[in-house]
Amino acid sequence: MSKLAAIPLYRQVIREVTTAVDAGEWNADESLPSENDLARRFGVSQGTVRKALDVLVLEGVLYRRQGVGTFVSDASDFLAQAMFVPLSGYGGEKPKIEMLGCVRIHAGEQLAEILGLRRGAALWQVRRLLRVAGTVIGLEEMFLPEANFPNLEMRRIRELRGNLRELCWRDFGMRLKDGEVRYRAVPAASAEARLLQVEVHEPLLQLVRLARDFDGKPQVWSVAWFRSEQLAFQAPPEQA
Amino acid sequence: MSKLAAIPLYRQVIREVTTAVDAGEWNADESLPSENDLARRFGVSQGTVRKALDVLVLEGVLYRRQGVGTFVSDASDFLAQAMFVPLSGYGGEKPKIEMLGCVRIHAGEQLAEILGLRRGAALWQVRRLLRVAGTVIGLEEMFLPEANFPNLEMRRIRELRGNLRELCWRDFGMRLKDGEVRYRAVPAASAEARLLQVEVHEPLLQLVRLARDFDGKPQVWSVAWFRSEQLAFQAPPEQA
DNA sequence: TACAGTCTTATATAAGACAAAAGATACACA
DNA sequence: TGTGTATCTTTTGTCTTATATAAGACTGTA
Repeated sequence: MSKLAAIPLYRQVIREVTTAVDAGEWNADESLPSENDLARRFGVSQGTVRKALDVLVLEGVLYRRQGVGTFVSDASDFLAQAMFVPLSGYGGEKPKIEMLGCVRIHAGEQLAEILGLRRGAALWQVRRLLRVAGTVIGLEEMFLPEANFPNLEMRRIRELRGNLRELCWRDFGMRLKDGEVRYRAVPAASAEARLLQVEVHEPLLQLVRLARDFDGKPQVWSVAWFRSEQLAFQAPPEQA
Repeated sequence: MSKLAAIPLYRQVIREVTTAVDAGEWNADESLPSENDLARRFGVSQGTVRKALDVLVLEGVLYRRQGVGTFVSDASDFLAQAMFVPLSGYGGEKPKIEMLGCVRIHAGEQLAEILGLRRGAALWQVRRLLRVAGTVIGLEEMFLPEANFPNLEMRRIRELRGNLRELCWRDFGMRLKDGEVRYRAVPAASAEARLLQVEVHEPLLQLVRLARDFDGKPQVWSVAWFRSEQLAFQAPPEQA
C-alpha cells in the first residue's frame, strides 16, 4: 500500500477493494480473502482492513458472516430491491423487471440541465416494466448520457434481467449511488394509463430519482409510475 | 461498567449513553464529555467508547466534529425532518407542523391488530397539519396506545411544537425507531380534501408508518396525506 | 490591534492481542 | 457402519494502546 498520500490507510484499502470488486476479482456471493490475508496483501493490520470493510458493508457492497467470511453483495438496482406490500399485511414481494425498450434521443432543455449536459446531447431512453405476481404495477423511464454509456444495447440489458446498476458497474466501470428519491401522487396520463392498465386521471405514485456516480456527477435520471390501489411501495433499506 | 454480562462492552456503553441522553443529561446540541472522559467513567478504553458513539452517530442520535466534540442531535420526528422540494429544483424546505387535535378513542379491529392490542383498547388519535411557506400541504393522523402514553395532553404536544418523537422521549422515556415507510397514491376523500383544500378524488400522496420502540413493539401508527402538485416529498436521510 | 506561533483538548486512525462463532475433522462408541 | 461429540482451524468480532490530525484558545510580538 502506497504511503505517499496523506489519505488514511483504510480509505486506500476501501479504494483497492472496491476496484477489485468492480474488476470482478470475486463474484457475487463469493467470499473475499480473509481479513488477515487482505491485511498482508495491502501491508496493513487486520484492524485497518476491518475498518475499510465496515464501510463497504455499510454501503451494501459487501456482507459478512461471523466465523465464515466476507462476501460480495449482489448489486441489484433500486427498484429491483424495493418491496411491494399488500395494504393490510406484512412481508411483501420484490418486483420482476421487464425491459420495454431502449432508444436514442436528444436532450431537451430540462433533461440537459438535470444531467448537466449541453442541449441536444445524445441520450439513451430506457423503459422498464415492473410486475408483481404477474400483474403490471409499475413503469419506469430512465435517461442516460450516451457519452458515458456508449453502445448501450438492449441485449446486454436484457441479459442482466434489467439490472441496470449491475450493467453500469460491469460494462462501464461505473458505480452508482442512488440519489435522493422524491415521491408524488399524480393523475395518470394516457401513456401511463395504457401501459399500467388503469383509467386516465387515476392516482399514480410517482418516483423521481437522480443517480450519481461517486464523483457526484449526475448519470441516470429516472421517473417511475406505480399503481397503488392494492400494493404500497416500500423503499429498499439503506441506500448507500 | 459491569463486566458480568456476556454483552460486548461497546453495547453496554451504547446503552449507558443512550440512557443518559434520554435522561437529558446533555441537552440538544450540547457537547458530551470527551471520549476519554467517557472511557474513564465507564472503565473502558477510548476506542471502545468510540465504537459505541460510532453507532449512535450512525443512528443520528449524536453528531461529531473533529477536534471539537460530540453532540446530541436534535431529535425531531420523521415528518418534521422530511423535505418538500419544488418540482424542478434543488434544495427544498422543511415543513412547519401544527397540532390539530388529540382525542381519546377505542381501537377497532384493524388498529388493534396493527398495534398489537386487544380490541377496544384506549388509543390517542392525534392529528397534525403540515405547512410549507404558509400553505397547507399535508395532514397526518396518528394512533398511540393510551396504556403507554398516559395523560397525553394537547398542551404538552403543543409546547414541543408538534415534535411527537421528542415528547415520547422526554415525557415517556420511550425512544422510537422510525419503521419502514410505505407510499401510495390515493384519491382524496372528502375529509382530507377539505383540510388540504383540494378537490375530492384529486391524487394525494399517502404515507403509512409504524414506529416501534427499541424492543420492536409497535407504538405509533401513522397515516399521512400530502398534496404534491407543486412539491415532491423527500424522506429524511438515514432512518436509524 | 493584528498576526503568527504553540499549547491544549478533542476526535480520527492504526496496530496488535485476544475472544467468539461456525464449519470441518477426528474419534469414541453403539 | 453409522452417529454423536469433542476438538481443531479458520474466520469475523471485540478491546486496548499508541499515535496522528483538527480546531480553537492562548500568548507573545510587532
